[in-house]
Amino acid sequence: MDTSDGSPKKFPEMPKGKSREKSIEARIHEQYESLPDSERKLAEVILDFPGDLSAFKASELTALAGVSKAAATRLFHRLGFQSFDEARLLSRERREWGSPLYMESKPGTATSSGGLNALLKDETDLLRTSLSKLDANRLDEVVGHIVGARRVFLIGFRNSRFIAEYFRWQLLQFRGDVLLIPGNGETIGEFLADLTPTDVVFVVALRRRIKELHGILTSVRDRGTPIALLTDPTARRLPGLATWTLTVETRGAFPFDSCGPALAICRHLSVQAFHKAGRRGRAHLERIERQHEVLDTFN
Amino acid sequence: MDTSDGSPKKFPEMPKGKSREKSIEARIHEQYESLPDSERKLAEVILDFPGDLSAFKASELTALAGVSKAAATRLFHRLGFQSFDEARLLSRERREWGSPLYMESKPGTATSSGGLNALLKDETDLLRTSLSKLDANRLDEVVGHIVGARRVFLIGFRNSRFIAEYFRWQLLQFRGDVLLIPGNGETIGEFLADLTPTDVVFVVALRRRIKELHGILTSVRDRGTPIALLTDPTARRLPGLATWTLTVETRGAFPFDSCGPALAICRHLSVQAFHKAGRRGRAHLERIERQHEVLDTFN
DNA sequence: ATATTTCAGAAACGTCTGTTTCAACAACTT
DNA sequence: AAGTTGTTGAAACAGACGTTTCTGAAATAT
Repeated sequence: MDTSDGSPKKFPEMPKGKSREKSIEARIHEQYESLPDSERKLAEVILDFPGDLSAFKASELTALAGVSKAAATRLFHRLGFQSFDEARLLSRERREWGSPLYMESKPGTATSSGGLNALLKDETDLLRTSLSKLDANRLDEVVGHIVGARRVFLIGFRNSRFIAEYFRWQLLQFRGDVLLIPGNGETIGEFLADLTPTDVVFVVALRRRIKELHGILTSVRDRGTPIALLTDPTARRLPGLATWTLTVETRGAFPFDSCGPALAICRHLSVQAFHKAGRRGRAHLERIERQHEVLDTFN
Repeated sequence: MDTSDGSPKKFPEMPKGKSREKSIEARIHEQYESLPDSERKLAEVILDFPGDLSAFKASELTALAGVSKAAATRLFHRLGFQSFDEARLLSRERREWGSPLYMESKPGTATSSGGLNALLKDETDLLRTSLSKLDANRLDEVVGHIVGARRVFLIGFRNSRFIAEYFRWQLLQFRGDVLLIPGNGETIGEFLADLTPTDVVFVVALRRRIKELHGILTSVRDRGTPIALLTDPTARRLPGLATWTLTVETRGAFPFDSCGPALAICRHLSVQAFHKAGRRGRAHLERIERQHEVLDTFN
């Protein structure tokens, strides 16, 4: 609808197969010795900023280095690029080489080499992109409420249900009043009426959400209870209802989603909350541990 | 509006202390409901990108979303920015926090920066060591039985229970007769008596195993049913009873164990089994997908 | 039906970007 | 000393960028 011919639009270049190119850093190192003064100053600025050339404009770099813009053009020519923009695209491509998106599940290459390496890569990539997007402050607030709330309610359906169960299990290690709702055969309404602002609701809502979720969250919010939402980027209207939203990537290169990142966050929250719970929580844990030792005569 | 407030812009803004600003994603979530069509399309493109907004130009985003450039300007105004560039800078600033600069685990500052980097390292380390120890052939055999068995029984207690649940959920995507035992309030004995060698039993037994497990496995073996055991290195007598043993690491640097590796293996088994199930399994999945599409009118 | 409001995209617009040109300059070479 | 080579930033330049304006279309109200 924007171009006259109506057919495929001009996309910015997407990661193709050309990740074989030498990285910008590598190119700089190769020629570092022979670089003239001003270009070297520029190169150092680039190297000092780990990874992310693509986030800067050439003029920003030159300003940081205190050289003229002409120096930038010359440097990138010398490094083998036809323009600064070409370097920018390469840099971006590099960084998104772990991007879970636009990785169409090519049937042919999916299971190559036993698939275990691919799996490892997939999982770690998802973890990295997920964790790097998280905001530490938001996490801290959630942790605070998990420790301080009178009761912690966990909500999760389908896929997300068992993540909520895992989380509950972890939290129970050091605090009580952690409830997974709805329990078997219970309806959720009964709990909703009972909520107060001193509680906290933790909702796990990964892909394949049920449509009732929207109504549930609205109810919770109306009762004034803070909501922490653990979801993926495909959630659209839910985050607007939550007090804090923690987003993780779940779509990898495989037909089934990965829950690794979501669980990692739950683990992190558990650990942090455990620390923050302090002596009280520790006592709770030790009590349980001692019980276990008595019972676990052998495995 | 007022592009001219008199102050000349000199240096690109460097990360100061103002990480207090709301993130772009958060702003989008807040207003998502009230966004007009074209701006919403744009917002979705932004949300879908794992990478940074700062790596893109506004015109690239609009091209990806298939909207006019004007839509971008309008969107960013609506989100509370004075210009696209302002949003770009905020996004870049954000990125610095989760920077690839490895947070060396100094003993003193264990929880600095939220400890997210430490978590990432821990999880990926566990994954790598776990997966590297696995035997592809053994996995293949397990996959074969999961696909070919008349019924798949999943067993898991405590911690391991929810992993079994996850696995069940995945397997149900492409085959029926996947049973998690014991169900609520059921005793496991009833099922054991029913087992045949054409079934397969998949046991998840991570740390903190209950002592009844040994007896259960013995019974299963005596009935001639093949057993796949997913456990950790601390299991002592259990592997001797299993037909195949898959071992994963769970102990990391944190007080709570990680289930990431165990889940990764379950995912892998699911994917492989799905492939091996071939047309039959795919038809099953598509049938389910279609049902979902009917039900998921919105999320 | 008409009026009102909201929205989208095309086009005009000024600004800033990155490139190129050019003259000044320094460091060697002969 | 004059010539050669290489480097530098200012200035000129074309082009792309993001913003604004405007007109028509669509949705909603009256």
